[in-house]
Amino acid sequence: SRKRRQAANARERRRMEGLNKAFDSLRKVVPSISRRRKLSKYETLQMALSYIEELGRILQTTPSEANEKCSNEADTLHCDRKCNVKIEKKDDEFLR
DNA sequence: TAGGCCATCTGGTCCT
DNA sequence: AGGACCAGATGGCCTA
Repeated sequence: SRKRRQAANARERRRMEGLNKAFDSLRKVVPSISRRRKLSKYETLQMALSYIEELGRILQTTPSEANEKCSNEADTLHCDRKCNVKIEKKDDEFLR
């Protein structure tokens, strides 16, 4: 019936709302420095993937190597920069 | 104005 | 049976 459909629609809306909240949480922990537009869902997943991969790479290194890699602020931004190359390029084009 | 991104509706399928 | 999950269709909004 129409009532049932409307209820199903409402549930679906709530479900998507939960999904989008999860995306927002992910956006917060994923590096996206100097970004004026929020990451799209696709970009968020790509960013999370490359970020996890990068962190995994750091874990493979010895503590001293990892420590040296992130010893100053410029270096800690290294991983973020790497992940953001494509999107920043897009934003730079936007600037011109 | 075309393309990208998104929210919503919808019907089908799977799970409880 | 009824809810959760999913993917296709559709229309709106924004930007290059």
